[in-house]
Amino acid sequence: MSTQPFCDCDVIHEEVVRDTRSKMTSEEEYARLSALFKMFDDKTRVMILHALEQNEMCVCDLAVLLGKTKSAISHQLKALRLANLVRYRKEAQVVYYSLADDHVKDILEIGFAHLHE
Amino acid sequence: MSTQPFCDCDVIHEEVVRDTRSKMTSEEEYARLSALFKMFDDKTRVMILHALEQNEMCVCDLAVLLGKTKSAISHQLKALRLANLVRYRKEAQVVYYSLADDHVKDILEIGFAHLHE
DNA sequence: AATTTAGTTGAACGGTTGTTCAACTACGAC
DNA sequence: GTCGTAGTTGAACAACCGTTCAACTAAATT
Repeated sequence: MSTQPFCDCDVIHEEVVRDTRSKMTSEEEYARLSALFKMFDDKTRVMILHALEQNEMCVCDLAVLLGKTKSAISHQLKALRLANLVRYRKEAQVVYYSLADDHVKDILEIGFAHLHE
Repeated sequence: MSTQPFCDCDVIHEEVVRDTRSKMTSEEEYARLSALFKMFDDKTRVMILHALEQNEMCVCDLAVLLGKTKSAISHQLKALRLANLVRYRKEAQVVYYSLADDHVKDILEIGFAHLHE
């Protein structure tokens, strides 16, 4: 939390602010959390993830499915790899991608649930 | 899904692509999904949401808590309002914000769970 | 009525980001 | 070895985004 906050206003409810602060975690944790959700904030990435939830696929498959170039897909897959959201296995010259774990599925599901409420 | 996709490569596994396509939804739905997660992709917004999960607060409270200006907080709250993630009630000149529903809580929780796995 | 405080708003700035392009590696086939 | 295909990569460009700043509204206080 901010220890030396510049602010252009008075604290209105000090008690509430203190209580809230005590229940929150570190800035670093929120940074990691937002970095995680950043992987879901782009239509292409969400579609890649939802596609990989259905089937393991190679870069070409995803490119055809989404109507994008291999390069565009590859760049996005790299981001997803660095975030540990997807795995890959290489077979000859073909690279097969799949979801790293069930968390991705859970996050997408809860997102869909919110849209359909 | 893309009906006339330009792509610089052949389909490697047509069967898999067809099956995947049949299990996916519309581009518009993925756009709405990514728009939802976009509200969680910024550290400031995530902190605002997690703070409001603890207590209802006014703009000033949030500004002091996060060490940001009222303006910065207000801009973010507007985005969260438009996404229907927060409610507000006005009491005299003070505007109190709170979470719109439990989905926000669920999304944050599943995100934290992923970080702590 | 004038002042102060809470909050909003639009423009502008700088930084980030998704896609494209071209060049590259790796592997298989001929 | 040469060629074709799958995939990666870095630079460059345009579009997007978060914060700041200044001006504004609304309500309470004096």
